[in-house]
Amino acid sequence: MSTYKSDFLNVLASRGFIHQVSEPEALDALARSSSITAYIGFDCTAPSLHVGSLLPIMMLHWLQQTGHRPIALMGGGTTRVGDPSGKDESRKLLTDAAIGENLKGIRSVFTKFLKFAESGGNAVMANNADWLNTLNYIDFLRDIGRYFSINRMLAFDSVKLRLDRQQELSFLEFNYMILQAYDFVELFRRQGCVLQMGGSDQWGNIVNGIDLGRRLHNAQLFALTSPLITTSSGAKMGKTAAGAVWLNAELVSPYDYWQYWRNAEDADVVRFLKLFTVLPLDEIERLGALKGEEINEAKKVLATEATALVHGRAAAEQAADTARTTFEEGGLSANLPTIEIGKADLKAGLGVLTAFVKAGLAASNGEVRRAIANNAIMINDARVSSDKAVIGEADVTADGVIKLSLGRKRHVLLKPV
RNA sequence: GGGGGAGUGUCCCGAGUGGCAAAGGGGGCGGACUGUAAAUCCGCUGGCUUACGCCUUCGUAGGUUCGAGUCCUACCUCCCCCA
Repeated sequence: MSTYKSDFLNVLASRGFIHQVSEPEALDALARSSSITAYIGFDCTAPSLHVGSLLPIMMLHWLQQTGHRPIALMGGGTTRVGDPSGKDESRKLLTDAAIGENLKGIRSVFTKFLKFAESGGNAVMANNADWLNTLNYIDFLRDIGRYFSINRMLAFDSVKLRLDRQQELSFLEFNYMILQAYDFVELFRRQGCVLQMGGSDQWGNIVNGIDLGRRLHNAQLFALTSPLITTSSGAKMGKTAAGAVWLNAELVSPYDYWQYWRNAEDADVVRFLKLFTVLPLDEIERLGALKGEEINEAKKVLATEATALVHGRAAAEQAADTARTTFEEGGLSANLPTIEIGKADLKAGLGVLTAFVKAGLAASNGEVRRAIANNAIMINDARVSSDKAVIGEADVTADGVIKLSLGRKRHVLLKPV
C-alpha cells in the first residue's frame, strides 16, 4: 500500500504514524541513500513523560531502527520561558534546578527506546538551553529576525486563528515559532539534522524552521508530522482518574500501566498495536482478525508488549500474570500494588475510610462513603455496607495480606509489617 | 484616552430574581448488563462528621445587609466599539 522506497518512511506509513510530509519524494530518496538525522522536541515541564508523548518517541525509535540517527531535543530553554499557549493563566515559572531534575527523569525514559552512545548507539539528547540561554537579543534580531516575514507568519494557522477570533496573541507567543525554527537550524548546524518530526499541530512551526534553513544555509530540510491520536470515543490519550499515565515506574506502576492498555477499546486495538508496540505487521493483522470475546487476547498482547517497551519484558510478564490471577482466577496475587501498614495500627483496628484513603484508592473519607453507598467497596472480596466497618488482624488472609477493592478493577493489598 | 461587556463548583462548558453547596451538560468514577470492551440504563462527582450540623467555594480586596455568586467601591485579567 505504501508508495515509499525507504525503510524509514515505509515503516512509519504502514504503522500509521504519518499525517503530513514535506516533499515526500526528496525525503524518501535521501532516507534511502543515506543515514539521516532527525529530531523531535519535548517539553520538560514535568518529571516524566506520559503516554501522550509516546507517539513521537516511537517515531524516533523507528528512525533509529531503520538505520538513522535520532535526536531528542529537550526544551530546557523554552521551558524557562513557559509556553504561553495554555490560555487562562501563565504557567508558574520553573526554577533551573527543577528543570534539571525533570530532564533527568525524562532522560531515563528515552534510554528505554533509543540507544545512546553509552549503550553503543548513535542517539543524541540535546537541550536547547545550550544555545537559547546565551542569545543576544539584538544579534538574534539581526541574524535571524531579518529572515522572518511578518506577512508570512500572520498567514500561519496558529496565528491566523487567533487573530481572526480577535484573541490576544502576545509577542512572546508570537516569537515561540521563531525560537523553534531557530532550534531546527541550530541542530542542522551542530548535528547535520535535516528532519523535524512532531504532532500535526507542529506543522507550522516546523515549516518555519525549514524556511529559515533555506534562507540561512540554502539547506533542504524536511517536516514530518503524526496524526493527533485520540481513543475511538474521542477522548485524549493518557488521562485516567488517577491522573496522567506516566512512563516512569515511580509514578505509575507497571501493573497500572499494563491495565491502562488492557482496558483499551475494541476499535483501538489494531491502531494501538501498530503505534505503540514493535510487533511485526502480519502478527498485528492476525490479532486484528479476532472477533468478539477473542479480541481480549489481542488486548493482552497489546498491554504486555506496550508495557515491555517501557518497563522491560520481566515487569510486563509479571503484570500480565498478576492480572490473570486477579481477574481470571479470582485469586489473590501478591504482585498487586501493596501498601505497608503498621502491625500495631492494625491491632488497634483500622477504619475502612482511613484504610481506603491510605491505600490511595480514594481521595477523601467522603469519597469512600459514597463508594460504599454505591456498593463498590470490598475487603477480601466481601462487600462492605457500612462506613463504620473496621479492619483488624482477623482480616489478614492466609497470604498475610488484606485485599482492598474499589469496583471490580482497582485493587490494593495491605501488608502488615 | 472614552464607552460597553465578561471572569461561576481548581477537569471543561455553562444557568443563576439577595436566602445556594449554587440548575444543566460534557468528562470522570461506581453499579447493572457484558468480554477488565463499546452501547444502554441507574447512582455519585467540595471538605470534616454516625448524625443534627460545621467549614471552604462563584477573578482579587474591601463595603452595604439579619443574610451576597447576585447590590456598591477599588483593583487585576480578557473581549467588543469609538479615539
